[in-house]
Amino acid sequence: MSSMSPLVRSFVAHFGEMGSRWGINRTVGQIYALIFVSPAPLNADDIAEKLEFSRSNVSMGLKELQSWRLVRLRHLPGDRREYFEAPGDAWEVFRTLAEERRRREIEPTLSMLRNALLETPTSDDDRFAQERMRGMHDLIDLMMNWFDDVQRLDAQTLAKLMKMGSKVQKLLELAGKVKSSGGS
Amino acid sequence: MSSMSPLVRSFVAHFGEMGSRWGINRTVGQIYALIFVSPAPLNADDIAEKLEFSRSNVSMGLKELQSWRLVRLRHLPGDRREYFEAPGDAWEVFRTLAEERRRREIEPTLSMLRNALLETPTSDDDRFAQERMRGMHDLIDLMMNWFDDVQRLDAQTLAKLMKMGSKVQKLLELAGKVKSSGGS
DNA sequence: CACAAATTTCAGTAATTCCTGAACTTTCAT
DNA sequence: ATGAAAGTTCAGGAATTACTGAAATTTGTG
Repeated sequence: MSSMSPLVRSFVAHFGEMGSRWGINRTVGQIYALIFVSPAPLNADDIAEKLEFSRSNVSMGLKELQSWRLVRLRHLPGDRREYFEAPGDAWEVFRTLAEERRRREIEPTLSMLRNALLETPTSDDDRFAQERMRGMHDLIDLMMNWFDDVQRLDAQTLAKLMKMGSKVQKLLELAGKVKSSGGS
Repeated sequence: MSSMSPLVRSFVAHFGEMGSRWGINRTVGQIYALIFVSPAPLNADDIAEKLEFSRSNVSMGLKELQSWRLVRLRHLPGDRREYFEAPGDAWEVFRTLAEERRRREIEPTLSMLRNALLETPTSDDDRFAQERMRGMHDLIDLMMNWFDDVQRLDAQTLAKLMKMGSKVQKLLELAGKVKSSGGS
């Protein structure tokens, strides 16, 4: 801990806090933050020392981060310890996180909703409940399909699209016009 | 609990589980789920009875849900108890959730990052760390601006856009051509 | 205003989650 | 093959978070 600069320390601390608001726990958040801002891969002892966690806690945290694919295992030549680094491209990190959350949270929810929608409701209350669930299911489904599509776009197009923001509306109107007047 | 149909019971249970993966706790998740699928507003006693939670736990849960704006207080004529209902439009729920998460998680993170970026780095390691933070800051910032813009679109345009999915790419190319060949 | 119903607060306990050290397993250099 | 270094597992204690019942407060009505 003493070997971290104030800059890194505050970043790490913030991710600790945030981690616990989110499913991930405080120490895992801190471990990730530390790896993320480190210029060179770190091994478990480096991390345990810098963050003053027990070696076993670090081991568990790294397992968790690997399961989220937020951290990557590397071997340095002439050193048999395991080193860890985090992908630095924020877009990639975001995508990974989105994929994992989808797998762990969205898919089970969709599947529960689909099952519920297959049931034949036996009361007005159940009929109502099913309609609410349908609304939720359809929105999630739409958003996931959209997300699949968007993920296929290259970063450049995506960035362009995002920078356009609400101007897409104009573009859509324009497209409508072009189409109806015979453009391909 | 016995007064919930199997359909509702499984929905409520699922939200309990999910709630705990996410920052929200199990009981709060269940309370929300129950209100969400109920055709009529519920009062705290209804909820306590159906979910078999203590009255005080329900009171706290409702406070939390109100702070997230996921649940709305209503008064029924001739009854002085407080009744709660949940907006049924899934889009609206999504937007509310996004706004609250932004306020609670994203903004503090952005502000921490901005502070960090104002510091003058005193070592190569800090310089590196700052670059990583800049990447993260810029992505979050871009996404938030985009989100602001998109929120301004009407639901119809938004739905159109999402259904188009990756076809926007084509549209963008097209727009590029139109522009460069003198279109408005 | 008084009182009863409704709601909230809160201190204490229950439950859960986190973290550690010690024991165990694996890996690899000799 | 052996042993030492690296990594993992896990039982139990520490810390945190959740939940309850009782007491206090607020609200609305006669």
